[in-house]
Amino acid sequence: MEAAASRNPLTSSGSAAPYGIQVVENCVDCGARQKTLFCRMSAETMREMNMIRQTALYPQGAVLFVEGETPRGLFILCSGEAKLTAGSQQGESIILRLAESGELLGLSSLIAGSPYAATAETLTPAQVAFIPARKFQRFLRSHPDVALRVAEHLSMELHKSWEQARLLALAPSTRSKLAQLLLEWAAEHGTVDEEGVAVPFHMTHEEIGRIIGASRETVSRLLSDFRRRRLIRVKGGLVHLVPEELRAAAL
Amino acid sequence: MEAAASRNPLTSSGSAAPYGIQVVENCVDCGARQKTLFCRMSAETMREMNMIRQTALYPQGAVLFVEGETPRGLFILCSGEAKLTAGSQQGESIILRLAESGELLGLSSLIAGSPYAATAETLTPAQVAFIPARKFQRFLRSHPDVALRVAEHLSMELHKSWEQARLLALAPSTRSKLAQLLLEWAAEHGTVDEEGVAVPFHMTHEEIGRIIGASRETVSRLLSDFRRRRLIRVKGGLVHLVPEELRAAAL
DNA sequence: CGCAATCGGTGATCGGCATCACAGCCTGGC
DNA sequence: GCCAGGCTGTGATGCCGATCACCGATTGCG
Repeated sequence: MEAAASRNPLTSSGSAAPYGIQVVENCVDCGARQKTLFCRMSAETMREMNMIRQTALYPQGAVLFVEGETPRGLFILCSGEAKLTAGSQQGESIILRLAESGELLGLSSLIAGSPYAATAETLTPAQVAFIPARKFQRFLRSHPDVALRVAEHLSMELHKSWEQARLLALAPSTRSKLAQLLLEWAAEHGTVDEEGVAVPFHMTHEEIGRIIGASRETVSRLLSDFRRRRLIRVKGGLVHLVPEELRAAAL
Repeated sequence: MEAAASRNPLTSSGSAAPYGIQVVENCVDCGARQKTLFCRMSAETMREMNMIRQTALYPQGAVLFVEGETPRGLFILCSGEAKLTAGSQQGESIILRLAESGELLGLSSLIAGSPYAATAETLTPAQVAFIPARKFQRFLRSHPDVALRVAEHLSMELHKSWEQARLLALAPSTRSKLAQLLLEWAAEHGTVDEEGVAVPFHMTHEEIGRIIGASRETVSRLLSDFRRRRLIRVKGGLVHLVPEELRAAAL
């Protein structure tokens, strides 16, 4: 996966899209604009930002930046998903946050002027816009409204971080943490169907373990148990569940 | 401790200071100005802020705001310490962050326009400046440079939050978490003396447990153990330790 | 002063979860 | 088609830390 970072990613030059993702040519008519704080700006400001950004496509598993690096710039996840991880010297790591399309990566390090505090890696093929540090800082200084958007985005990140801490520290058991994680995903990405809520599910048990602070085996066992107790049903890349049932059963 | 919140706190009107704390009359010559991001602003901006803030003194254990409330305004901890806690329905709670003089409380909720995500309570008698939400928002809009300071402060908070998550999730044992917490305090607040580093130490074992996610008994036992093994020495409100020794002994 | 409340220390017990170990599975690549 | 490598399921074992149960020490307050 380190190899992917050094590989020069293809630019979105309008030709055939590799990795089978949808290419967004222009920030102004980006579908993620509505959802993300950063993109709710005046058309004028958007156009200017369009000038200083450059877009690239990355495969799954590409490393955008590594913990400890001095910030090179701001990454905007136009499409796809990514994870932010922090590691210990012993080689273990935790997943601090999952980021979705429209989110900004590396923002806080750039603002604080400190090294990246986490490593960013794509979980799916992804289109990523990049703004070099210098240009971003100039952009920021000349557009006061952007600074406010930045503050809003940071607030959102902070809240998510606290939610995460709450999940980890306050849950009475690993079983409960896993259930809450599933419920959270269901609330955010689930689609309602005839048998409850369907949630896309493409992470490995190992990765889930590193989100909730549990071992791979424990995640396996708990999911088996949930399945046995009919709290969840797994089909293809989807998990089906009934939120109330799961919540009730898993404290 | 709820009583303290409703009790009308004395204003810093220049008379005798209650609770034995030092009163800072004016933000412009506040000692904390240098240390805190928020206060590094032009004299002009500072004066304006001085106009819209109001200062109050609180005793130890006073609750500034409660998780779930809609934000009333921004709190600035001029002197003293405070803790931010998040609770579960079952009545348990964790300490998300310790705040010191110069820090801002409630900032992210105010920016995001969402309810306070945590409860703020003073750990010592404290002087606290308050800026009502409305006035703060107006102030923010009319002073673009302040928005940047706000973003910087939020970045700092985010980094601390991640550090905390790292501490909680990556440490191999509770022993290690406690050791790291002590080392962190030593690095931030310690003063070097003949027998190593002296760290002020006024939290109860219960509270320490709620920072590192451990029970009161375990904290007691571990501290006893550290003492037996001569890794720390407790005298009055101080802990003496030699960072290298503790680090080496506690993995 | 004396009582109550909080804090700190320690033993005993017990269960949840990490760890080790290994065996089926799927997927992609040659 | 077949092998390799990553993912998943599950058993056995053992340990760390939560919990319960006390008691002594300290603090604060009437």
